[in-house]
Formats: sequence, structure tokens, C-alpha cells
Amino acid sequence: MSSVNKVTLIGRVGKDPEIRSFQSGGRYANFSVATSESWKDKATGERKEKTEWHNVSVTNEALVGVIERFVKKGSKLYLEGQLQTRKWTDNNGAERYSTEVVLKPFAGEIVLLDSRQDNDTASDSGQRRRDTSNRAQQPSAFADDLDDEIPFAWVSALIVPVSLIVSLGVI
Amino acid sequence: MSSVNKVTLIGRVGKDPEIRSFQSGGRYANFSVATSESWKDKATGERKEKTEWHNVSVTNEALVGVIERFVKKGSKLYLEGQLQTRKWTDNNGAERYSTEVVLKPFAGEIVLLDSRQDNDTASDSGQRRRDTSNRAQQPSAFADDLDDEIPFAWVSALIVPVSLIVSLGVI
Amino acid sequence: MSSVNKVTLIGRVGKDPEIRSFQSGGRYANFSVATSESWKDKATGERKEKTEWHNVSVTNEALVGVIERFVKKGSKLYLEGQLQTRKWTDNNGAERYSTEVVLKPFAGEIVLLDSRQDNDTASDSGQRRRDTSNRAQQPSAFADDLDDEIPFAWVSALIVPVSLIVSLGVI
Amino acid sequence: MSSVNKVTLIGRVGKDPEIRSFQSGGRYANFSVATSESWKDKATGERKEKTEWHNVSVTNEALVGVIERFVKKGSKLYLEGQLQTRKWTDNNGAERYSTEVVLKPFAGEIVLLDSRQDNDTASDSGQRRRDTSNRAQQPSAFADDLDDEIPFAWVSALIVPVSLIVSLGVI
DNA sequence: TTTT
DNA sequence: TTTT
Repeated sequence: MSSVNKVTLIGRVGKDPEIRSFQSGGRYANFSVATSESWKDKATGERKEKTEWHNVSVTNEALVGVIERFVKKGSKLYLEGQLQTRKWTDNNGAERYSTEVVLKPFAGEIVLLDSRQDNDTASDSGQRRRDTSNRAQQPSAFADDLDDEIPFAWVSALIVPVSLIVSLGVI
Repeated sequence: MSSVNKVTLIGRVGKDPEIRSFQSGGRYANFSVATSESWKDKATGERKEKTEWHNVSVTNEALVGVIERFVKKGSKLYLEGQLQTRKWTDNNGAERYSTEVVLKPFAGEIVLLDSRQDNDTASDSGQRRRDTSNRAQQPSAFADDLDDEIPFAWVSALIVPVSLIVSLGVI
Repeated sequence: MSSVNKVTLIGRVGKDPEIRSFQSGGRYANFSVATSESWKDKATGERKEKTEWHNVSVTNEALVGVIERFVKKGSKLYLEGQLQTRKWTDNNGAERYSTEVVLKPFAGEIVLLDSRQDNDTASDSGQRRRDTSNRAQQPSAFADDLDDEIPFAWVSALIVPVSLIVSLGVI
Repeated sequence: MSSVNKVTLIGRVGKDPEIRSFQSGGRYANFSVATSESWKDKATGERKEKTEWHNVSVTNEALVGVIERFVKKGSKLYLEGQLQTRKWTDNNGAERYSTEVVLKPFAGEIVLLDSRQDNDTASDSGQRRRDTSNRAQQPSAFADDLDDEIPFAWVSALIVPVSLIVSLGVI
């Protein structure tokens, strides 16, 4: 079926991402992203705010690498993924559902919205920074590394089937 | 916090929408939308398909009107809403979470993607049509109605219900 | 710079796409897509409509293949691309600018929104169909072909650098 | 026609916005937004960058207010608008086309992505700030003002200016 | 629960 | 130049 399933978020990461490995070898990252809205209560006149937490699951290996190096508690992100609801069974044997925003292999996008100085250990200090200082690599240097890692087959083919999978797979 | 929380779907509606009234007077519509992906299994070579179901909840009154008149089982839609997770307590007193795509008052968008003839009773027949033939009003006529319903305060203030224009104007 | 440049359109194709080859070997497709809005004029009460034409340029080779086979005059599409303004010099030596929606290698998405029967020669006839009957291949069959064409390096790597290019390239 | 025409940008504003009044009374804001991509040249190995400039035109009065107070040269923005190509005649009588991203009344969205301290005169100084210090109001205070300005007819009708909530509520 |  |  020709369909589109897309989630776009801008928000902040609630905790340092958890990065783990599948037994099969690949890695994934899980973290949650907060978005919030505020409005002025008509009755009382006070400003209210409601925060929504989104569970994000990344199996796109390249994006796991980005997350590992640059994303930490408090990071502001733009991300695109897709909605996926997993079914599981709780301890009482009851069926449960959990909805996540997933960034699968060959799909999804992450853009870091923190200013460069936020990512620079030299201009920051404190608990949060100390916990994650090993993640302070410069993104553009990392981008160089990544370009180097693109397999030659890619370069020579100059074709990426991604959008095919995404757009033809759903026809 | 400056954030974005947006879901974009193109898919088909699984059952006729349920439209109900709040005690406070407003109405809401609930329905589910299927999106699917297909791919060719690398090992077996067979084509596989996975369908994802999205629960959609609409409290935007204008869009409830659109849904009431034009959306039925099988309708193909483009919609924009936001992610919202509700917490509730099941019969065993356990906390449960349910994630929905919500189209709140004055937010969200629905575009009908069925061709006109799909909406035209004259060119169709059969069970599905019979069940829902009372929803066969022409969208553009309905758009006229809606424009008429815009409160005068709006008109005089050069204000136009955006989501109406955006979502009905294009029917 | 971390940035996002994205255009999302749903509309109809004005003419059969032009597909040509670069001297360097790759191909590209050009076509235009109409979107329109309608509204009811407050003064006269008459319904008005305005159509916007978007020039689309596709160099994503895989999507050129999709366009070649399935897109023709009148096709309804969902597409994602990016905005790009080209500078050129007219016959009088004056600088001109032309803005296009481009779907570049490794980026962009197209989803066909016409119903299957619209794509099926067996259920259609007439001038339009006759002109383009050579494009009547079934999309899902084509998807099989495409999956076959994915280079093995991809499969074995299970990694797609695309989103990296898109999201890291702009850091 | 059922269509979608949407542009989503994250980028930086090139110059202080120009805000002017229509003879009819409304105001509009014009500014340009830069997005850029970088990539590593395959042949030379050097990192390259290309910047794309987007002309943005805002006639959504609420968003003009946001722009007036918070957007200046260098501001980082998320924005949603639609593509519009205007036809005009140059001095030689030749037809010209200019494509803009427009945020029309009751449509479009702007989210400010600069960190609060960037917007806070107390924590900043220097030329840029001095030039625009009259724009240093706190966004959340402004949101309060805006809520106050909502006409009563709106409030009584349970109507809320969506784009305000969406784009200001989240500041 | 949709559709192809 | 599409479509309704």
C-alpha cells in the first residue's frame, strides 16, 4: 500500500542514551525526547505547560554512531522517524502495547540543534558535562570520518536504494 | 520549551470512524489508520508486508465535521497531528499507556486522497457503499457550508479558520 | 551548519515527465506538480481557486526509474525533496533565478497516490492512456526488480549512510 | 483539488527582517533563511559546503509579531510555510518569476531555536546585540501578551489561535 | 480493522 | 500544464 508514516520532533533528550548491541551484531540506541506546549489558562489566567515524552529507538547504525558521540542528556534534537507499536506480554500475561518513534536502517534523520559551544567541553563544566565528556568530539570532524567509511560500492554506484525501500516498499 | 511534535500519515482508515460528544458539548472522532511497508526477504526472496495501525483522535471540531461527512472504512487520508500518550489504569490497577495521534482544536490537518468517483454513490455499489451512503455529500459543497459557518467576528478580523482552508479548500 | 531544507507536496503532474541523460551517464527527470487552494470570496461569495506550479527535478537514479515507469500526466504524487535555486543568465545577459524542488541522489521520496486501477491498462482506455501505455507496469513487480538490484555490499553492511549525509553533512 | 504544499526549514536568518505595512493595514515581514549542506569531495578529499538562501514572506499577523520581537540577523529558526511563485515584469518588460516561502494568515509556524541566553540581553553584549536590543523581550512574556490580545469572540467560542499556541506556546 |  |  502506498503510505507515509513519519514523525518529526524537535525537543530535548531526557537522559543519556542507552546504546546496546544485538546478539546479531548490530547496535541500537534508546532514549526519550521531551516536547512541550504551554498555554494560558482561560479561567485562572495562569500559564500552564504540558510535557510529552517520546520513546525513540534507533537501529540505523550510522545514526547510532551519531548518538553515541554527540547526544547526551539535555541535547536538543530535530529528528525524523516512524511510528511503531510493539506488542508485549506483561508479568500477568496481559497484552501490552508500547509505541515508539523508530529510526530504522536506511531511514530516519537526526539534526543536532545545540550550538557548537554547548558541545565544547572547553566552555562548559559541571556534573552533566563531566558525565559525558567523552562525547565531546566535534561533529564536523566526525562527518569527515563517516564520509571515509562509505563503502566503495556506494561511491561507484552513486545510487542509494533508500528512498526506494521507503517509497516503493509501500506501493 | 521551543519544540515540534508532528506526525504525518498517509494511509487507509480501518473502520468507520466513531463520532461522539463530550458532556461539555464538543465532539470528537476516533478511528485508526493503517500504514504499511513491504520488502523482499533477503533469505527466501518472498515479498513481505507489515502493517502498522495508528489510533487517531480528533477534537478539532471542523475536522470532526469533515470526518463525519467524508471519512469511512477504507478512506485514504493524508493527516497531520501530534503524538500524545495517555496514562490510564486497567482493571488490575496497573498503569497503562496508550499513544495516539491527536488533532486538537485549531491544529492538525486532513486531506482526502480518494478520487471523487470513489466518493460518488452513482459510480459505486455494494456492501461498503451501502453502509455509508449517508456520507456521500460532495466535499466542495460542504466546503461552501463551512465557509458560511465561519463566525462574523472572524470574517471582520480578516481571520479565516486556517485548517478549514488548508484542509477543506483543497478538497 | 545544522539545517533542514525540506519540501512536501501532494499534487498532480502537469505533463508527462521529461527524462534525459547527463553526459556523465546518470539520468534525470523533470516535471511540474500542481497544488491548489480554494476559498470562498468574502465579498462576492463565489468560490475561487488558485493553482501553484512546482518545478521538480529528480537526479536520484532510483526515483528516476520510478518516474519513468509510473508517473505520467495527471499522476497524483506525494513527494519530498529540497528547495534549490539555480542562477542562470538570460539572452540579455541578465541574471535570473529559478527555484526547483530537487530530489537528489540519496535523498527524496515519491509515493504514488493513484489507485491501482488508475495504473492498470486493463481497466482504462482513451487518449491519455494510449499515450502512456508503455508505463503501465505494476508497481509491486517493479519493487521486486529494484530489491534485486540492491548491491550486495549494502545488504552485507546493513548500513545506509544516507541519513548521515543528510544530517551530519549539515552540522 | 486535494493537495499539500509545505516547506520545512531549519536555518539562520541572514539579515534583520524587514517589517512593513500594507496600505490595507496589515503588516508583513520579509527575511531570508540560509540552509547549508556539506560533503567531502570524492576526488580531492576536501570538505565542501553549499548554502541555499530562502526568501521568506510572512503575512500571518501573529507571526509578524513574533518576528518583530525575537527574530534578528543570525537567529536560528524552524519554520513551516508554503511555496509560492510570483510573476513580475522587469525593467525590460520581461516576465520574471520569484519563488518564496510564505506564511499566510492562520497558516505556517515558526519556532525559535536559539537558546534562551542568546535571547537574553543580560548575558550577552556586543555589536549584534546593541543593534537589536529593542528586540530583547522575553518570549514567554510575549506569549502572555498575545494570549491577552485574543479577541473575546475567540475565547467564548473555545477558539484559540492555533499558530499562536503552537509557535508561541512552546517558546 | 484498511488496501493492493 | 494537473485535477475536481
